[in-house]
Amino acid sequence: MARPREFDLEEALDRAMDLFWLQGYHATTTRDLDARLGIGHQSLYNAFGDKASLFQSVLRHYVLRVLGPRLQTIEQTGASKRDIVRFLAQMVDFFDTGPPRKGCLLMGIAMEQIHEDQIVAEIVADFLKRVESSLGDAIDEAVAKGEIEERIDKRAINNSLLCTVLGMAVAARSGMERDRMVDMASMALRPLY
Amino acid sequence: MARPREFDLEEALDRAMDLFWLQGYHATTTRDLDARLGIGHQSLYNAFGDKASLFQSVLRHYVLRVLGPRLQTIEQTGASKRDIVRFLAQMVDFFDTGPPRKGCLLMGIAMEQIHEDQIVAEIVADFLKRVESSLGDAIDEAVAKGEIEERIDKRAINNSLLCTVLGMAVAARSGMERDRMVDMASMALRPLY
DNA sequence: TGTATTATTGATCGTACGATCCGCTATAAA
DNA sequence: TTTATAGCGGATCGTACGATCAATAATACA
Repeated sequence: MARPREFDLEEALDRAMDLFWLQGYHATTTRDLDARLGIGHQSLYNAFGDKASLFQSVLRHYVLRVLGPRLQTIEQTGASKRDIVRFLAQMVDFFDTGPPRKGCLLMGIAMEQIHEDQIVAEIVADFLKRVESSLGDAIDEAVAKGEIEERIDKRAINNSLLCTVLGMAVAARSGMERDRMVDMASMALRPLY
Repeated sequence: MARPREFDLEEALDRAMDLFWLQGYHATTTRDLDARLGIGHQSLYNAFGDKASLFQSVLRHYVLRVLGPRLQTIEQTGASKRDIVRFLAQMVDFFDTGPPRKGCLLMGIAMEQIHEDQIVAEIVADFLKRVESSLGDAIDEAVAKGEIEERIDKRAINNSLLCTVLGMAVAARSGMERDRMVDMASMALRPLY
């Protein structure tokens, strides 16, 4: 029993995400956001609360709509060695964009806010746990299937793969060429063979 | 033939570095800097120019005083396999601080400014080239000494080691435990054995 | 149709930002 | 000493920031 919103929330989050992703949190003003979202200033506050809340919503949107689908490869039941390989390849594709190379919103932009906003810190930590958990399951499955030798250090491989994805994210934003990211991924995968 | 500065430039850069490193560029105000440096507002502008110039000076100071000494291990003439191993161990020690875990100023904070400030982008790119070059020399030397088999993919190992350092920097800022960073380092070193 | 509720629009708030001005001080060279 | 030069301290500049207000418009339900 009220006037309906005239813009789409998801699309607005998409656009806000693009801007934060490129410029960072503090460098993006609420009026930058108005312009990019094509809405009035008050509409932004009606829909998302204050700037910090909007950023948190953007991060959750990013995890749900951007990173989530990329994790599907290793999160599907029964995922194992082949899927870990595909996952890293997809990450390379994901980072090999632009210019501008934006890297990862969580690892490159949210990271700066991590000591300023507890909720941001939790979103980042939760996501890292999620990747670690999925990789762990896939590694276990690969061992169970006999695709990887049983005596490998599963924990170390897990941390190494995670480190590689994080490193690629940073490298990507700094403009690193695709073939060097491919090197990073393939070296990280060697312990699986 | 003028009044001498009453504070030490190096110490001032140290303190500005700490603040930018913890909070990020935009979140750190020029008055935050006044207070932290214990100097007047005008003195800050006299000594460092505007905020962007100060940040650039801080980044160069960081490379010179913080990262430079850590690179010595792999930059000394004749550095080879043993020094690469030591280098990664030192990086783990470097990141295993705090709390708060600040990660790497270049990879965690400057990275956000990389599309906003060309000079910052150059400082970051130059440093990455420097690490890559030093690692490359050390790998070549290790091969020449027969410490590493000749048929290894030197380029891939180089990129992998660099990726690992970048990944550890991000992981560190997000609060990752030391032993997991040790995993990352040791897995990256395995191709050398 | 009337009423409650929410969105939109445009103006505006108080503040904190980066930066500068200005009167004064301290030094080094002449 | 004098004079040129540069740092210091405090006040202040203009602006852009995040956020809110008030008036109006559009919907759902009674």
